[in-house]
Amino acid sequence: MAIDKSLLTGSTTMLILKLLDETNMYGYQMIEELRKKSNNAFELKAGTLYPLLHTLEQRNMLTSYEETADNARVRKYYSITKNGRKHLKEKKEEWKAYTAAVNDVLGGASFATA
Amino acid sequence: MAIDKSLLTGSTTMLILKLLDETNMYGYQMIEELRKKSNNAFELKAGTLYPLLHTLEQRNMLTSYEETADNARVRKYYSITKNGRKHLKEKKEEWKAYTAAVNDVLGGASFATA
DNA sequence: TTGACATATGTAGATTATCTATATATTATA
DNA sequence: TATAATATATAGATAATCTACATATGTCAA
Repeated sequence: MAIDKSLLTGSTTMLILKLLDETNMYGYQMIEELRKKSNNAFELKAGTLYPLLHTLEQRNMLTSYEETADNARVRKYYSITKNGRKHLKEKKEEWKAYTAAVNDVLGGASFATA
Repeated sequence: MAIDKSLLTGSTTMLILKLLDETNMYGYQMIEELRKKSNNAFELKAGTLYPLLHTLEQRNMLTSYEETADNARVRKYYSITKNGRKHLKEKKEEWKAYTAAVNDVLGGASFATA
């Protein structure tokens, strides 16, 4: 058994960590970025994201700091930690293994490349 | 919004339908086949599979019949219906769209082909 | 022959990820 | 000045999977 079952649902964590691996972001921005980068396929809900960010911070994968934007609005930025990068790397490998396994069942290489 | 959220967890249904699209099978056999075809990546639990088969039968995606094996053991075989094949086709398209979207976020073509 | 393990199906309850709904507050726009 | 967009947050509902348990037969080794 190699694949974490939570990958079945838990790809959101990986995607968030990937965004933060590129640059620091605040929550609302992540929702927008995820939507753009996936060509509108992902519309992550605020009610999903914010609790997840809190959990990831508690697990030492992220740190946060507040910053005031030009318009005086306060935003809470998140930054990925070394631990978070390690986790991201693991999750990416699991994702590859998982999709490969599904594609094997769906008809091997012929499906993946069809 | 194009992708069914249940795909995040719900790829099991698609895999079961795919197996039955090739040949009729009984539950225990599906667990074995799924494990073999995925190179041991998937170890579907009986407690997950049997209730799922019952649900799919209720939703008219499968039909079942009992058959006695050589060793006198009774097995419950499942057969995919026309409706089930239609559902499988839809799920496969969703799966492709979903993995493409994740791979886009993970770094586009360079990730998928790496 | 008996005990253990594999085969075979099944249900109940727990866990967990995500969603909807709601709340609050500020900024931009019509 | 009302409405929409921005921005963060929590509570409760939903759904998929898991663990644990139950039952029964077949096979094989000690």
